[in-house]
Amino acid sequence: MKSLDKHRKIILAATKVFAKKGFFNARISDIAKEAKVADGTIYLYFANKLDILLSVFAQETEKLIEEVSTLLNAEADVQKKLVIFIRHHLQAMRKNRPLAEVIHIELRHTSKLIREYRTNTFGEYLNLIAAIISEGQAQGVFRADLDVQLAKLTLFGALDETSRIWLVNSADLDHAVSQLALLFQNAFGATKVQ
Amino acid sequence: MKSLDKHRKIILAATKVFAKKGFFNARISDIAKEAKVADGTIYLYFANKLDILLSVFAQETEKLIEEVSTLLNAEADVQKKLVIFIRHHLQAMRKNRPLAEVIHIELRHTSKLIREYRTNTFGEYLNLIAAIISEGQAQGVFRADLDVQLAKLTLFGALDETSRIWLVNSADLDHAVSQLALLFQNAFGATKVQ
DNA sequence: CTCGCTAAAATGAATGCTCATTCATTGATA
DNA sequence: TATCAATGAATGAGCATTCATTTTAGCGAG
Repeated sequence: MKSLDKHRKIILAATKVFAKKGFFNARISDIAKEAKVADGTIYLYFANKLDILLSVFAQETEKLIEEVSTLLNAEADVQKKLVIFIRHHLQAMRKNRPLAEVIHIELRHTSKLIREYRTNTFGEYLNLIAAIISEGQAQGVFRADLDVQLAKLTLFGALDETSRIWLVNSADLDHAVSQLALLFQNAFGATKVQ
Repeated sequence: MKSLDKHRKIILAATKVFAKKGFFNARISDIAKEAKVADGTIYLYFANKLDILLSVFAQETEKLIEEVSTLLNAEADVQKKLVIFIRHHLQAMRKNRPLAEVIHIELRHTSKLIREYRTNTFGEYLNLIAAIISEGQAQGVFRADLDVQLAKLTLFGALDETSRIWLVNSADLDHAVSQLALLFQNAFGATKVQ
């Protein structure tokens, strides 16, 4: 039987290889080698090269959503939720550099394709941010005149750029979290944080 | 004589083609066709495909730097400088969508290469932001406890993500500028903006 | 002004290499 | 023994780059 295990092994290998070489420079044979299977075997589990990339995303993004949702649901304070999201994203990108590279690079490159192919799991992830902001507004903790969609993009962009630079130049996570938290609590907040 | 004009024509064509298809999916023959020259002609002006991409960047980034520097130098108020940078970046990305796509997509893909190849013109562009923040701190307008490097990335990330989404879904520029200005004035500012 | 000559620029078909994908064969399992 | 997974060599399409040939431009002599 086609094993789930092998499916996962290929995804894991692909994540590594895509991160290292980028989608277009990655060879199927590289992935096969990394996964310790034959080239042809990959085509028993995936339709083609792009399908592998999309599977890597879908799976990893779902994991991100699950993890951070759990953390967010366990917290009532909306300011703290903001910090939790920031920390979790940066931490996840740092913990899984290959994934981070794939998100940074390939999310861009293939976002059009992804948009067309499947319902956009990544959009769901971004909407977790929107939910936090809306909740804060409802409670009067965040300013009412924020455009939630723009604010959401702003925060994600900031996190993404910050984590992108880290891939080159590893820095202090806690420092970054507290700086970003400070910035966005003041950016979003109805009152000033010192 | 090899004409400067033709050099520019090829860069212009390449910008369009890269934007539409991405670096790896762009064919030299596509660029040649768009520029109305023969495939071989391109190799009289550029060493290879990557060299074309790098030239596109270098040229366009320099233009960005020049334009915004002029605007910034004409303004004394540091809060207004912040707004000027925000507006100019978004405006530039909107005005020149092909360039914007190239920056969004290819900056990521090839940033490693770029870092190695030439002195990083793009870093210079980012440092314009850093300069604004530092100036604001020196004047007591921005909080002294900001990490300038992180703040710089945060703002650029926000701008980049915002403009990226626009490529798909065109929205109101002034609205975005005022929202981002509000967010970052409060994020950076020593006192709250209402 | 115009012909001949030269050198540089432009051309685009041909080359040759790089892979994604396929599929005939082999191996494993029950 | 039958079925299904796995293999990896072979295929063939795609495309960056080259280069033999053609075109253009500049210039001096008649």
